[in-house]
Amino acid sequence: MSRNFMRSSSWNFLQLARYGRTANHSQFSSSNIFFHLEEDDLSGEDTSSLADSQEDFDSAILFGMLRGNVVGLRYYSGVVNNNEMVALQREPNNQYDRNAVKVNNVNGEQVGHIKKELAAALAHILDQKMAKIEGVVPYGAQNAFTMPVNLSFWGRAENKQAVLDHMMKYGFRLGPIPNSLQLGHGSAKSKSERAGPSYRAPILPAVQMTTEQLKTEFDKLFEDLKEDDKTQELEPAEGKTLSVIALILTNFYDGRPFPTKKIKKQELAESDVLKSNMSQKQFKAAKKTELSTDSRKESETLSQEASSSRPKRQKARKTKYTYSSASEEDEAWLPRKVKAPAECTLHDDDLFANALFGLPTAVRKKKNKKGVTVSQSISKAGPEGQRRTTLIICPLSVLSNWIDQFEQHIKPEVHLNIYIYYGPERTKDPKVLSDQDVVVTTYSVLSSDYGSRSESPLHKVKWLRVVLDEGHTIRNPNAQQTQAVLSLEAQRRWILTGTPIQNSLKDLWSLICFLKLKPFTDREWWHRTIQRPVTTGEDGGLCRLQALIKNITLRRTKTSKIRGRPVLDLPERKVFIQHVELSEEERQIYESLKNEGKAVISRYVSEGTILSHYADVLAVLVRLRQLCCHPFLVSSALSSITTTADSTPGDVREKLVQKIKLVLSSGSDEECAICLDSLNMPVITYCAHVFCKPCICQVIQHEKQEAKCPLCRGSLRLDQLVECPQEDLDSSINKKLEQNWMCSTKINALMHALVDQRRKDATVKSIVVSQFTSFLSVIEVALRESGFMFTRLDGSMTQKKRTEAIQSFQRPDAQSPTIMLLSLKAGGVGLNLTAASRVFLMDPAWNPAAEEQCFDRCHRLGQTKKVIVTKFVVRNSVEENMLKIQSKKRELAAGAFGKKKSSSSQLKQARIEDIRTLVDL
DNA sequence: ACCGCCGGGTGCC
DNA sequence: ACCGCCGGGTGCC
Repeated sequence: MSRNFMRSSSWNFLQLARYGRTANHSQFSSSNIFFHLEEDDLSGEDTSSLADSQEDFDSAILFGMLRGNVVGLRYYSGVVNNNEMVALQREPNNQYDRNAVKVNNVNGEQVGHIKKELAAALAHILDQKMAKIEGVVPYGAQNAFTMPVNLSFWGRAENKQAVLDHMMKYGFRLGPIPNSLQLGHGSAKSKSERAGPSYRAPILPAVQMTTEQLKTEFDKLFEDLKEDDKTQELEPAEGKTLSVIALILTNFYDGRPFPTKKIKKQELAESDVLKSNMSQKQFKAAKKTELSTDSRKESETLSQEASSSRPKRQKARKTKYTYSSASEEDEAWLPRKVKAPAECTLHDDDLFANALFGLPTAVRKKKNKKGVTVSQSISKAGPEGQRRTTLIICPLSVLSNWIDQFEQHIKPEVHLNIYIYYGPERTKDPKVLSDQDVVVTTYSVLSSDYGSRSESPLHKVKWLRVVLDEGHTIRNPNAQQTQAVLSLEAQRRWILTGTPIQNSLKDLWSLICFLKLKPFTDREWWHRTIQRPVTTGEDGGLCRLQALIKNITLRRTKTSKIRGRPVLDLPERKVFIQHVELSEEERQIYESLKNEGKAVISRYVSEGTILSHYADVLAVLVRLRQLCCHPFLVSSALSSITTTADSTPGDVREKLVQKIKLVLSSGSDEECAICLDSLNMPVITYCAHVFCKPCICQVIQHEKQEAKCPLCRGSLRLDQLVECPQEDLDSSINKKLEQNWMCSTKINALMHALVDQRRKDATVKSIVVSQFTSFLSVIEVALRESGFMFTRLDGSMTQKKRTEAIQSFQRPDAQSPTIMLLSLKAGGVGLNLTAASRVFLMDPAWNPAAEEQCFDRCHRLGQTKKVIVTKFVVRNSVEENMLKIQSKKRELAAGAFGKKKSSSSQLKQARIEDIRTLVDL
């Protein structure tokens, strides 16, 4: 194999990485061909003015090498890894030393300076372009103050002597790099007279690839995945449908590397923890900025390392990999491989998937057509003593669905032993579990078992499969629940979820970590190949992501088919938007409130303080939205929007209480800006921002006296946090209702539809959804007046009451209520309300996905009727504007997970734009 | 920086 | 003592 020491044409692609690579045409076995390549940092911008022509590189020879030092590391944030290249840049205008030579990392961020004595010698050479100098940090990349750097001098042969002489004058002798500095045991000397850094020779003959070649390699990796996709028997979801029933992320290969090409970590990333190179001040400033940006998310790690002693600076790690071709063995594990011989046509997992998620017909069909019974495949998963049991973990709310699913649909088809691992009576004997075909449990049971792992049978069984239902519940990598899940021993891992990505790609990464999908479980690899390209909108990034997703998911949408047959034959679902006009009286109140709010908001906008008055803005919006529903909803306690500066502490506190109530009752599904998850024990700060209590307390503890609000940098104090009092938010409503009930445009529209429906077909059941539970209370009155039987489900109800409500609604008998009042938030995943075939969405939600999810409570497996959804929207109101924002969000979601994840400032701007849209500014 | 270097304090054992 | 030695302050260019 000839060596090709092509050098990268770009000066800035300095990072050295070592790759072994597949050469499937080769007569060599897959593992013994390695390519040495210079890796292009995928996000690196070529900002260097030193970019050279190819010609320069071709004629360049190595003059010699020199060990120098990079100093002043503590003053700069640029990080570098061992064996990574650095760039030298003259800094003639440095006020301390006109000979200064800056050292930059692969991203062009300054790492430090060349120590001044050496810089004095180098300055002339660089200025006169007598030689090109490349640096590689051989070790000590983590050092806090100085680090070594191996410099190699390159240039035209005729300049060699002048350079050597010049360096000699300053007391530096160029030479070959000492043996001790070499990595590996390559033939450095033989190569040293040709172009290309020679001191990084890998174990085997190396070919250096250009950055272009590398990129091609990356793309190939993913293209191959795409090809696998063609063998998929499930048609990939066409278009961007929101009607995903189950997105199944699967791991078919036992935690082995992704099989197309085996990718093996060659060097483990060292710990991410490092010493501070920043002053405390800098660090605090940086941390504050981080809080609301993506970088914060990135700093979280699954392993929780360093979470207690938070590193002062996150070091971007570059990790080296080798990968070799998929071996024959791996071929067998290719996902969705269905080209196997007839007698074992179907992958065990296919059968399992169909047994679990397909319709019984699909199972039966397979059985008939292929002559393979599901029971054989599932329960006789292997020889005696081998793993055979599948563990299903789900939220409590869907536990009963699983039981139903097995009892009604699967058991009649196949014989399966099923054990529900739940409740105080659950077995302690792992043998009992491992004798089952399927064990079903909940996240909470698992999590509580995890507390005493050594006792837990769940943690003793070696599972064949672990299936996570509603798998996005593990998206917080630090939650005990997640840890508990990750601690399970499993050969294959499945994740069922309708929403694999809720906040960011990070969510997906959590899932991929569970699947042990190498190499993407490595944070750095994931980040480099997927997250960064996608978030920066880099070409090809999305394609890779999509290729990856396609290849690890089985998508079953309402249109998915297995061999031409629909997986799920759901009845039609239609969504109508019914516009309504406010009555003159309502309109009057609305307009005056709107003008008042507009005035306040436009003042904030012009002052540029809108985001620090977010709660006020929200208050305006919520009140307008409430007015669209019913004037009673607008709490009289909130009559004044503006916060006056000279109010007494008690006043301020009262206002904050009002604000937090607003945020919580607004249904805006506010997220905590710290954990980026939905609010848990919400508290409001004095600057009126709402966070999870644990989150903000942590911030305060960490920052001590200097704690600042992550959103507006207002000062924070523990004793100034206001919690939401647990009093009944509806009490004022109830009073009003008792005193003098009145209708509203929307209630009128709803009641008209309901009465009309009852007249046509009294057996049809409806769900009435609102984000405002108080609105549900008002509707109750109207329902009673017209003699409707109804039940109610909202977040304030205990689990017991919820189950009661659901069960009574699902009952088919005549006494069963025909209407379910549902608060949007309570209508989360798993809730099964298939008794209803009509949905009335009383007010638009911020998040269209939340609406969709709600509709799917009745439009799901078990629904026999056509489902009609009616969304009420008040014309010329904040609601119409919300629809605009919704469609914007939908577009974003359709563009696959919102590329260009945008900076925090962009996000802020977007939020401001949203607000302006909403109030017609 | 668990260094080197600087410069002030100090001075038998 | 125009030294040595000690120990604190300090730290890129």
